[in-house]
Amino acid sequence: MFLSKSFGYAIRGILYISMVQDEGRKVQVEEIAEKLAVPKHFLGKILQELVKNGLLKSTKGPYGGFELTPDTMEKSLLEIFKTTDDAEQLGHCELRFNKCDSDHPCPLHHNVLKIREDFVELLSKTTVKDLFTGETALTLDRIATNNL
Amino acid sequence: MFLSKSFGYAIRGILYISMVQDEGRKVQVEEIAEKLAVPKHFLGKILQELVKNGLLKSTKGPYGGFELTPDTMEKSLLEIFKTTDDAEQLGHCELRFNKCDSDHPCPLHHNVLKIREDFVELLSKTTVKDLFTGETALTLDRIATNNL
DNA sequence: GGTATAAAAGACTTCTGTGTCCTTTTTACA
DNA sequence: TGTAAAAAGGACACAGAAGTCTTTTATACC
Repeated sequence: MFLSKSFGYAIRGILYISMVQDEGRKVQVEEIAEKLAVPKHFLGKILQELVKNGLLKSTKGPYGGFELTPDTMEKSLLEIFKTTDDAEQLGHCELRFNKCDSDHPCPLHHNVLKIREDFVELLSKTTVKDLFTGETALTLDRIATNNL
Repeated sequence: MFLSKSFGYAIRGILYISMVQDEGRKVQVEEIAEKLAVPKHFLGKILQELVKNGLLKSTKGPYGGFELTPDTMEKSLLEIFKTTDDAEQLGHCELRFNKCDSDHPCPLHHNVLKIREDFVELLSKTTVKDLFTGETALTLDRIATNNL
């Protein structure tokens, strides 16, 4: 509806890495994909994009793999969204009018804008760390078995 | 983002028909597509679906075309949404967890639910007629030239 | 340096929403 | 009854997201 499949995979990938890399070990796509029951190569490309955008760190070769950067936990979901989804679309009129802005609003413009703002605010104010706190906090088991 | 291209075409098609059928004349896809600057055959299929779902009436043959039903103006955008989009998706977890409901919510579950409810409420409470009232009311010129 | 390991990169396929084209059906009217 | 006009229906093409496969690049260790 709002978010791409890639976004979900990205989030879950980051979450998995953060939960198993405690003893400093790096994690391979192979393992992540298997545990999350997600297509390996597709996930690989997504993680690759996250690395390009500074949300993860990767190392090639033996003992290589993916790991969090020092500030991955502080990143907002909006930053992840920007690497996996086309943020441009947030500006397009839902009724597909060419010109639709605050000066020439379509009948749904103001209402849609409000909902979008709520959505963007949710993504902005939620950090990766936040996903581990509160009553809906995640556990490794729930992420890995994809049985949340 | 939230709505398909088909939805926008459907809305605009209905709006165009409602604005030019005053003298009881029926309107042809040909004309609608041309005025809205949208693909003719594609629009045809969308209008066809609207007819199937009772949101429009159509007549074949000479002097045929599309026209509103007695209650088209009272229909909600949600009903149009249901013919053009996959309403099922409104139930899917944005983080793509298999099991995500009020008993086993993902960290975004409650927030996403709220936004979706707002969205569905907007579609539910807005009727076709509503698009013609208020300060953002549409005019034929703005719809037809797609220059809103 | 050679080899094994892992990410990166690129080509290709599949699926779905969008869009095009051609044929069939229905209907008004001469 | 024939013809033209219109929607309905079906087959196909295109584009972007999703997914698969193979090759290249980087690196640790012998």
